[in-house]
Amino acid sequence: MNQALGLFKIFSDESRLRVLNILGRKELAVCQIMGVLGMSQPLVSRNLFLLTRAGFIEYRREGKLMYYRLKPELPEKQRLLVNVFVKVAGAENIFKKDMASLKDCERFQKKVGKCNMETLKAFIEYRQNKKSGGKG
Amino acid sequence: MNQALGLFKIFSDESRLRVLNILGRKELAVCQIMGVLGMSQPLVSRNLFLLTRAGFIEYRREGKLMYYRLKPELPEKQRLLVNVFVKVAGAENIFKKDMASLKDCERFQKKVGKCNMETLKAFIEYRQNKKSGGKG
DNA sequence: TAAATGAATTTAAATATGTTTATATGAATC
DNA sequence: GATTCATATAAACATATTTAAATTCATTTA
Repeated sequence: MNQALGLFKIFSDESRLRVLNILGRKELAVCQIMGVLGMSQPLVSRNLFLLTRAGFIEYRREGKLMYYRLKPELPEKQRLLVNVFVKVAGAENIFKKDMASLKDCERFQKKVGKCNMETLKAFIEYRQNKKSGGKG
Repeated sequence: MNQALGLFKIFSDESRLRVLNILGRKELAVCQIMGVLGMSQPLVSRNLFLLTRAGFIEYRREGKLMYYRLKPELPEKQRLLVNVFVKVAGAENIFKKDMASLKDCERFQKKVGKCNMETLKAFIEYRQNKKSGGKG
């Protein structure tokens, strides 16, 4: 498979686009991504792997957590594609919603003072309650 | 499915990219596309349909032939994506080869003076002989 | 070093997509 | 108007991709 096709394929899946979208805003640990996007851990891990292999993101370990972020110095082709992604998809609802969830999640974590699986699970529950019962 | 994802999916298939690539150079009839790319008729038609539906190309009928071309006035998002495609994939071998085939096909048709299925079939044979027997 | 935690990987199932084969449509020609 | 030619569409098939579940791996901490 040629490189260009491989790069385009990266963008042809919604889960991956959502991961890329929130990583565009800030560095995040796997468990945070799970929490914000409501995705299973293997799904998040797989998409992170594909995004890494394709040259869009990088990671570092901090204790038990793996933090991922957009590469600050993206290769030319990747940079062009990310720019187009922002322009073409940036305004769409699902991505805006995820951004809002990300902010929610940050606030929640700040309040709790932790970033671990337990906290994230609590956040997911908290969010579900908000949805079904709360007023926003 | 959101629009952006739909547009990216258009670019996630090699057959479609190849069709788009040669249409970027000039207007072509279905049978010409078949000849140049060596694809089956239903496959070409299907990809033309998808590219049309996604807003990248348009068509007109001329007698029995259907001519397709890049929309001269592409919608903004489509335009951005086509630009990126050119920058990201333009230099890759398969697309350059197809461009060369397109020129071959044009020369062949000019010599024969016709653009119909028979001519195109002859071109395909001619090209196969060139491949197996000729010296380039 | 054993237990616990977070993440990666493997596997298998479900789903989606691409491709071919067969058939239908629509225009031109006889 | 029957036939032929170019293209479109439908159905069937093959392949690839996504996804969740289970497992494994690596690191930390007790």
